[in-house]
Amino acid sequence: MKKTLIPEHPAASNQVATNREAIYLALMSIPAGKVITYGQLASLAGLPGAARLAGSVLCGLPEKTELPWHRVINAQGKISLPVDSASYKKQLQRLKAEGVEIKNGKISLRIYGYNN
DNA sequence: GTGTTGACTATCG
DNA sequence: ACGATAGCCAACA
Repeated sequence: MKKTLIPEHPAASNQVATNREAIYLALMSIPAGKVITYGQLASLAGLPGAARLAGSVLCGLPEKTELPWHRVINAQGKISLPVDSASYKKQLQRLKAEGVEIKNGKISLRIYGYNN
């Protein structure tokens, strides 16, 4: 039973239309200067194991979104985007601006990782 | 309802 | 440390 729920109908029920919305909420809870992996983000959204879902959601975000999508990186501590893409550079610079140190394109999850 | 796809992750060589 | 493989979940056609 798939039957995609109506995307525009959040006020009528406390339940999110799709899990994609849960990702948005989880993303908003990430403080500046910290980073989170896709897996943790999904878990935080109540979708353990759906790391790919988190990625798909961020991929669909508009460029002018307010969400701090740049704080999301992969488990390897790296930006999961093609290095030559504009989004990659943008994410890299935003992270630096928030005080996140990036060594050789890698971020220390041990230090900047968001746990909660 | 079935099959394909993806800003992923853990394991193995 | 790095590349290849298999496993996973949800959205979309």
